[in-house]
Amino acid sequence: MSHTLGIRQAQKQKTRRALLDAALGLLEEQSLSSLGLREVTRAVGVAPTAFYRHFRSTADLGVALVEEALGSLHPMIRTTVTAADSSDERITRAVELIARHVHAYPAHVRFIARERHGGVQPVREAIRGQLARFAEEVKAELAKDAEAEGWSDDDLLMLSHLYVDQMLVTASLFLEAQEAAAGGEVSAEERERVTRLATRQMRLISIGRHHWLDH
Amino acid sequence: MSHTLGIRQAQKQKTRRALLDAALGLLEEQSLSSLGLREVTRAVGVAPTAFYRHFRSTADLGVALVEEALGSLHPMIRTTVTAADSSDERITRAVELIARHVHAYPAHVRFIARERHGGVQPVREAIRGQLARFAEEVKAELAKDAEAEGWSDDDLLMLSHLYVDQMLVTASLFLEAQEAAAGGEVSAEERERVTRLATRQMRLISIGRHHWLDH
DNA sequence: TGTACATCAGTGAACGCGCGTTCACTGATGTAC
DNA sequence: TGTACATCAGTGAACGCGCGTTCACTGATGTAC
Repeated sequence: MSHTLGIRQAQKQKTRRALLDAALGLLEEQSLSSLGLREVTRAVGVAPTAFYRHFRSTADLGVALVEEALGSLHPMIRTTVTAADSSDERITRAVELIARHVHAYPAHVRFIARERHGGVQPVREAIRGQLARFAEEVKAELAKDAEAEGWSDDDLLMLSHLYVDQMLVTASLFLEAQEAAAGGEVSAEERERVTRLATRQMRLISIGRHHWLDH
Repeated sequence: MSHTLGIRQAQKQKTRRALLDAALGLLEEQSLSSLGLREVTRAVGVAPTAFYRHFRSTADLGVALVEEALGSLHPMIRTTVTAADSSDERITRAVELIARHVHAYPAHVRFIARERHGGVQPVREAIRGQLARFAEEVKAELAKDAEAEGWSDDDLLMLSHLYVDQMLVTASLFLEAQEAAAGGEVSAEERERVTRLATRQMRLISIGRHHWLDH
């Protein structure tokens, strides 16, 4: 049974949500380091000073966005890597999952890609932390696989990072394809092209994994 | 015999260089989308209006920086991939080359990593264009290799993009290691750790490449 | 070589504007009795 | 249930400041003769 918030708390949460959503929208066309507090409050329709009731600064808001964008992704990552079926099916499913995620949350994906190496240190660090967690989780899943026999912890983590980075590259590709199709729907051919490219890259990495211990 | 510029042209080039260098310095701690024209001219010591004699806007300056940071890299990329010796030696040398490049031009590398997905569209596109050129060049080099026999053009380009993306990931890793060692020298262990990680990732990809046609 | 005019990189004042932050406030919600 | 007081999310005026851009300018450099 979930705790019901009082009216005051509920309203505060609503404003906070509106600030986060407005910021995410504004960040589609600029970086966090140029996002203004007044811009955000104007978009929401509250006084500039109301911002301080929720965040110390736009950097602080950025860190909250990182948690939102990546924090909820852990279960998905976990189940994607796990999957007991064949390697090729697993890859196909993973790529489709990424495509669907980018389609459902383009602003989140863009935000992470943009701020991963962006100009705001606390946000960069929050992203780095979350990605490191992803890599650890992927590693834990890989370790369960029979194929992991004979692999050192170090090598498993190396492979996990490769997979995580590749997921981000793939997400960026899908995002670019979506953006290029400005206004209209993403062309089916373009989407298919990216899917095929990403799938083959993942497959090549998996083949490298299969033969890793041979040399 | 190179054409000698007049005094006026030479002075103009000098100011332009100073603007580019000052901007690159300022961009170590912020994104291009928040870089101010007055900030740059202040750092150089010229009037704000002098900026317009060289660039239309900071975005325009950013595009010039992209050309500087990536334009001169083509010969290096080409020779790195070419190399006739064993695959392992080639990888070792490539990783070392990246490490040296990041050490020599950290600001350039940071700029590219930051603005590749940054908030300034023309700059993003300039970077994308240069990286696409890199991928085409890598593909051309790979095609010369005996191992490329039986590979489709499409698959070669897929692999090239994988290599180019991996180079950027590696460069970012070295940059982070350098930044973490704020002030002092990069610890030899940390540098070695990144080198080993990047080398093994490249090796795994190369192993995947060796066995690509088997499946 | 010398002169008269053209070019143009850099200047400095001025503009209107939006920024982040402060402060005392208001009035609805929450709490104690 | 009703009352009296406390809390606190959001307000609105005010501040000093730096921004990008315009404009007419200056004076060294370049060019034509």
